[in-house]
Amino acid sequence: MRISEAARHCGLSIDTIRFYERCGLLPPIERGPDGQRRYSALDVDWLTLLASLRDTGMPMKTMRHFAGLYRYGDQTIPERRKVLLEHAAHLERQRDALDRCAQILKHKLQRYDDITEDTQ
Amino acid sequence: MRISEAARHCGLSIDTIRFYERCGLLPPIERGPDGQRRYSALDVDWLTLLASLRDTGMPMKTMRHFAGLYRYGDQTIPERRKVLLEHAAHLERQRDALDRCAQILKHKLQRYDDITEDTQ
DNA sequence: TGTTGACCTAGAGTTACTCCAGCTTGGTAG
DNA sequence: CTACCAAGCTGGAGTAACTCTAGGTCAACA
Repeated sequence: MRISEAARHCGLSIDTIRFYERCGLLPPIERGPDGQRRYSALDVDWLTLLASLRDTGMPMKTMRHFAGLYRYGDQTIPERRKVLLEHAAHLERQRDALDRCAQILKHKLQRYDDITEDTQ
Repeated sequence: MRISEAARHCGLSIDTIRFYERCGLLPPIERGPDGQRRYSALDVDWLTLLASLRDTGMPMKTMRHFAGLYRYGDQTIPERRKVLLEHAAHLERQRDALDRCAQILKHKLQRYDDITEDTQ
């Protein structure tokens, strides 16, 4: 599959996919006879995982580390597990931030309602 | 209160607070006789709101717009409400992204467990 | 045959901080 | 009184993670 289709599937932009490749976040991507990139289903799975990690705030440095671990096979699974567990903890903190923000918005909106009612 | 205390209260860094001031996200901040910034309780409330909005991904452009609306009094409440409602919708989308990522991590971690058990 | 669309590379631009150099001020220890 | 330290100040450089642009190739279709 070509880059535009891969982008549609994983949710990253075409530019971001090429950028991630330059940064060493992707395995070597095959090229067709025309010199253009061809993405396998596995490549797209990996891109989708990366998209999910970056959407939830994993820094590229961590992603690069995580991507690097794959190159050394199953022996790096404990370390990979550690990275993902830490990110899972990060997800919880983000969820708290979301909840706090939702609370604040609720109060603000309530206050706007009160003010607008007063002036009617 | 001085900038370091304000930073502790709102959760933004000192640099970020000064940066937000330069960008016009803050009302005029009073200065003490020593020329240093003094933050009122209201200032800190506003900083805390900004911190919560940026932690949940509101772009500075939107924050600047939102901050600008305050300068024109209650007549801008409908627009301010619109901004906050849109951000509330954004929070939901973020929550979905968090959930999806948590699911993916769960599967990945499960797979690591399976592989590690196999090799024992 | 020519033009359209998808792809390519290298590099510049943008956003939102973050850090740094070099300065002033206020309080305290000798 | 002086020396020093912490906290603050400004202006500007540096960084992360994209995002966009210019200029070019190639395949396919009118």
